Amino acid sequence: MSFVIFLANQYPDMFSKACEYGIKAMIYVATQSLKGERVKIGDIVEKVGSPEAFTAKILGDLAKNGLIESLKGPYGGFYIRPDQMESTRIIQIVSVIDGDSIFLGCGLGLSECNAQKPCPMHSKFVKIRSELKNALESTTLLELANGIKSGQTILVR
Amino acid sequence: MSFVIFLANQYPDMFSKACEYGIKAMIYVATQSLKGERVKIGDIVEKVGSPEAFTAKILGDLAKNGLIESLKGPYGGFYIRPDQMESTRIIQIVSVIDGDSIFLGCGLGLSECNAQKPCPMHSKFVKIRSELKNALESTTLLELANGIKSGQTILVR
DNA sequence: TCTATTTTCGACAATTTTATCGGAAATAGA
DNA sequence: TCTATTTCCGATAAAATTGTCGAAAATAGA
Ligand code: FES
Ligand code: FES
Repeated sequence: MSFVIFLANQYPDMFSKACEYGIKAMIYVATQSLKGERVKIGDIVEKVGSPEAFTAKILGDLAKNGLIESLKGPYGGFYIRPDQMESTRIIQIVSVIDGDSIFLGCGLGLSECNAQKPCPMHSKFVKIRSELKNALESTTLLELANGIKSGQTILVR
Repeated sequence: MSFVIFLANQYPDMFSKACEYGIKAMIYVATQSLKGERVKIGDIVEKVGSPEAFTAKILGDLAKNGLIESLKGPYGGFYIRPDQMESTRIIQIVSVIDGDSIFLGCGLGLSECNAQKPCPMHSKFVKIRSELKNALESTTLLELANGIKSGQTILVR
């Protein structure tokens, strides 16, 4: 008889929570911006299922990096311009929040990923990592927002 | 003029540190086990570049799950049997330490990855995730140990 | 049996990530 | 100018991961 003892870590996901929240918030704001509407943080977190103050911070960071507009005061909120929506790629959101070690760094944590002196997993990782990078680079915010608008995809479960 | 503000998280790698250390330690122990030698934790962490007590804990967990043998006392240490070395796949190490959310979970953190009601990134992720799973499933510890033995790959930089 | 060695294990500490709070700053409208 | 609204931002707290310490348990050999 044998069974597995479980003691797995809790947050070893593809992206950090901050990054998941950031991507989903951006997508929701994009859908509303397509209708010309600014959205308040309270509305965003309701649709995305994320903590309010934390999400506000993340959107603030994305605003500093020019990926989203914000306006204070009544009738204020977050907004993504049409040109921003078309030009921003998901990889930009990920880079701001999580950095680029997931596409550039060594999968086994060597200080540098180097094909001349590779880690044992290098040849297995290189292709997957570049496909991930390519996927994030090639998909625009507009594309994902359209998926939500048409009801093909969802932001919360 | 425009520049990027950096505030990226610090540990959003493919695997957790614990998992990186675990994989590298297993590979090193495997190379020595090929020579019929048991290795002490002090030797392991020297070759892997990981913190001693932390690495010992991780190896203890892997031992509980039957992926490695340990023996206390003089001439004791860690050892991987030939049958273990051939049968254990990297995915088993990852599953014990990090769980399986990286190959099974939704990339945007929805409570479940569901093709009927997918998140906006689902179609982009499904292929990459399954390739990662496949890569980790198909590579054996023995294969990676041989890479180290022949000097083609390294464990520390 | 005694000693030296080495893993095991619980407690604890440090660091990072996640999350909350409260008030300042900005804005729109009255 | 005053008020209400909303983002911004620093301080702080909570939780998770990473890392350390010390002593118990097991083992080999004298
Ligand atoms: S050296 Fe490790 S992934 Fe390239
Ligand atoms: S539902 Fe998000 S990856 Fe499948």
